[in-house]
Amino acid sequence: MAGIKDIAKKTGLSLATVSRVFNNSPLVSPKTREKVFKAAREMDYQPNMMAAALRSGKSKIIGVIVPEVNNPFFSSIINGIELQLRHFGYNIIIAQSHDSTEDEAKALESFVQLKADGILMSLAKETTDFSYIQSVMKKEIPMVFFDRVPELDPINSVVLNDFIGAHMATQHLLDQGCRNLIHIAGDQHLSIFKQRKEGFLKALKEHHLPITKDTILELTWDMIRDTVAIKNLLLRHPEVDGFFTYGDEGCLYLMNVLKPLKVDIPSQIKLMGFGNTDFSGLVDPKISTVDQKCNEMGLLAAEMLMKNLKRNHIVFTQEVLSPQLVLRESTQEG
Amino acid sequence: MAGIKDIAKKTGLSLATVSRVFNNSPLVSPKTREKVFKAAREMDYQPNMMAAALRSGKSKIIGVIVPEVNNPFFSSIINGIELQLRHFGYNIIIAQSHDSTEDEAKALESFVQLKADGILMSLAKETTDFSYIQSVMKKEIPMVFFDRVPELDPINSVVLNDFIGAHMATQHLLDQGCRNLIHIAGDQHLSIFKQRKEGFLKALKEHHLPITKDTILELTWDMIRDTVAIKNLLLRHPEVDGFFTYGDEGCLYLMNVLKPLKVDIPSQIKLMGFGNTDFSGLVDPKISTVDQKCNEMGLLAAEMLMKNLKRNHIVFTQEVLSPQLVLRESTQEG
DNA sequence: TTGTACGCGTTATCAT
DNA sequence: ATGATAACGCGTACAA
Repeated sequence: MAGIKDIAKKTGLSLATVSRVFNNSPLVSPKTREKVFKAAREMDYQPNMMAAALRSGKSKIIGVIVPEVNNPFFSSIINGIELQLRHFGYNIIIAQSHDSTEDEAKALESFVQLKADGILMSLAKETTDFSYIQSVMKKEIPMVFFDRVPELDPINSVVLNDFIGAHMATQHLLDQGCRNLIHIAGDQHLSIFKQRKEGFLKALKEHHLPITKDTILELTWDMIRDTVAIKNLLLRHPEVDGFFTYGDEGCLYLMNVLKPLKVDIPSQIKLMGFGNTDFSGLVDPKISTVDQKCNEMGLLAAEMLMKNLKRNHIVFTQEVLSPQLVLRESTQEG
Repeated sequence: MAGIKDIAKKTGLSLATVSRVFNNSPLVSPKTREKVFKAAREMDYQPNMMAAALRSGKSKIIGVIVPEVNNPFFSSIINGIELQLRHFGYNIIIAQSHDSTEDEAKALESFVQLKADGILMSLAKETTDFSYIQSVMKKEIPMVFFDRVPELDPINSVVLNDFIGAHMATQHLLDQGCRNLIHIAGDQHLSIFKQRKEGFLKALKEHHLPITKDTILELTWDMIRDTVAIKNLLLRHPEVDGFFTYGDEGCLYLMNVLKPLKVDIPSQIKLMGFGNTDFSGLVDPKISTVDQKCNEMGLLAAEMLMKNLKRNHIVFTQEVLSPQLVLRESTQEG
């Protein structure tokens, strides 16, 4: 493999000059520059980033950790990140935590060893101890968290305002005439799901609507058990006229549970999801939901990281995105 | 940042010995080994992979190129790849081609510059000129292609037998009593979609069923135009009793087009998709489809690459996976 | 079993 | 505008 040494030999120039050419240094005459480029083309020269990284301390690598790449929300975010960072000449390396703190720590460690210039991550569900993360931050490696962020003080983060989103969703159901709502809650270990529940409850309280132990429900994802549970719930409370679920998957699942019970959506019961997952607009009835702006989130997180990479000191920013309602058939008649 | 030099100083050993410890060389006594590990822990030593890579020529980095990460099929494959490779201590770096040959070539180039130990990729739709790829293969970098593979002779590849899959799907529709089938075809630039069409046609021919210019249809994805087209088609051919679509998305889309036309699925018209996308089992009616084994594909591709990495010469293997029918409501009554 | 010394391909600091 | 040379942190042949 040809290196700058070979080019130097071929052109009769020194290593330093050749190196300067590839680093766009202004201190080279156009003639020599051309001469070097020509030789490089002829010899099919490819710079060795490993060597450059070792010498300069900049690897041009950004590490990204997500719970699962195989999850539309995260893959959309990765899409945004890849787009933005590759545009600036960075390579992105991906690791999955599978919601395990151990895997997360291992991935973080390998990023450190790879001398990643920066790290973007969304926490594993399990993670409650942030010491690994803090030790990485101490090494002055810029980090930006998205969606699932640790409770640390000086931090870079991009999150959705889940509370407001849930509140807007619930308010919409109320506007549509619902008065007896149920919330299907997500895993309460994650603050995003907690906030969605809180936003829901807030809206109910503002309207002085009763909140009972049946108001909040968690799915078991055992179709038979859930069907029985929902059926019993509706027998006890035939007045129920709407559900707000923590996510679109849960909403679609609920639709399937409701199907054999022969309730009409939206005339008898209205359904509201969260996430604006791609299938939500394709199923029947089309699901009303809350858009979480995953593309924007990825782009913003990448941008925030870039800002930190450009300076020599780290600046901390917290960005909170506003969700947006996407109203479709499951909450609106006609 | 502490390096082996610091550890050598602290322990009074030489650089070489310390290095040997971290490379699991058998030529170190257990006592010194422990002494080194202890010091490493105390100093929070992290090996510098860039330096190791430069010296050894092995970067422990695998490049992966897919058209879009934000596509359930590819993200599932990436999931499999990440799982497998990280397990062997490799880092995977991701690039998207967005089906552009130019982006693909750029990504490939940056992998070469990063000295990636191996490359896994699925071709961009556009790509017809394989010279970039061949020049990479000449550099003796192991490459494995999956799903969308170039027509080159000695090659590593993992693909699904789309032809057989389509044939099986069509046969199933015929078994269910269909005699007037339509195929909604995918982009014929891609061999996978071509093969699905061919498999469909083969099955029709085997049953001596007529093939007209209406037998194959392409979607415009303009809901209004497609609705009109399908409606006219059904008026001209009221005998149509089934559709086989190139993919699940197309199938779901078709279901939406069919909805206002008030045809019952599956009693009047049966629908068969391809892909076993996660939503296919969640919509109403649940879509019968063909599983493409994306997880297996990712795992196998990664495994094939690993085999090539373990030897010092490249071995070429072509693996063809057999698809599997997933029968659900859209083709079966009751 | 351990140590010495050189080189991997590049960038950075001087000097010219 | 260009050249000579020392690092960057690690791996390994060779010597001890």
